[in-house]
Amino acid sequence: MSYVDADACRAWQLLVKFFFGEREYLSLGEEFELSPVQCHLLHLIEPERPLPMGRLAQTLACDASNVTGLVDRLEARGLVQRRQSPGDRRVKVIQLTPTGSRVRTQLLRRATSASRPLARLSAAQQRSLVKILEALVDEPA
Amino acid sequence: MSYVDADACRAWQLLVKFFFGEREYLSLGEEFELSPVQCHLLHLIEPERPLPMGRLAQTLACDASNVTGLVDRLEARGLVQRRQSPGDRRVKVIQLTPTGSRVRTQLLRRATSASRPLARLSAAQQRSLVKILEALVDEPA
DNA sequence: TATTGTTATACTCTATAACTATA
DNA sequence: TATAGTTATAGAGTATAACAATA
Repeated sequence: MSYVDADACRAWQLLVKFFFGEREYLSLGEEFELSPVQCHLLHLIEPERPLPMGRLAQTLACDASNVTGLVDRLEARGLVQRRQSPGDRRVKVIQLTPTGSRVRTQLLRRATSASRPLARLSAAQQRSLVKILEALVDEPA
Repeated sequence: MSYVDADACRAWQLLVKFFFGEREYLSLGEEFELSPVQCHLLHLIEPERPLPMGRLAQTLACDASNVTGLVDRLEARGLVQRRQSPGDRRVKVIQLTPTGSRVRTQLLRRATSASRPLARLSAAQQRSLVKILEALVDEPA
């Protein structure tokens, strides 16, 4: 590890710690009995904006067969629905059910609620963090 | 989502995206055929500083039985070793093998190497990010 | 009795390969 | 032929409960 990487290295370890340690991320969906990936999938589907399964596989960076199982379980619980895409009958789009939409809102609220670290950051720190993360994930506001 | 949470919410979604999307985190251990959790476990054990299994379970925020399996697989690959703790014979401490230590160094280097987003941040941004993350994970420098 | 780690079991997550239906 | 999604299969990650060894 050369000296120039010191901050990047430390940032990396802190990011990993944030996600894996302290149950910060892992416990998020606990009260809804949702796994981390299930939470992420729900986050990806905005209400009124269904997504094709292939797109989900791409964003989740996993195999398509995997998405089948994920959607199976979420659908069985009434949180999402498969629908035929009108344009291409091979494609299935996934949309939130009303229940799924409600759960998604609660999840987002919980992720950033007062008892959680993100909410304990100052407003300036939050803005600063957003800015840096946008550069990080290459997604300009 | 009330207006006061907007930045925290956005930060949260960006953090999730950073980890789950773009294969940023998931692909880290790929060339070593290590899963994300295996990478994390290796990061936790510093060379010359073995850790008790119970401590690993605590930090990984998972059940002890899970650590047994994780260590089994890493040990089978010659990356870590179980050792009896001298003080308490119920306790087993996990230490890196020389190979494990080498792999750990390479992992950390890869996580922050030039081709990766963290290294593309400016020095000021990196320092700022570290500071915020320290507040986030409640770990003062 | 309480604690550390293991074993048995079950379910989810994940990938690869073979398959179906559509394009 | 190529693509979207499913099914079959196998291995890894996860938790709960029962257990052995030690404290």
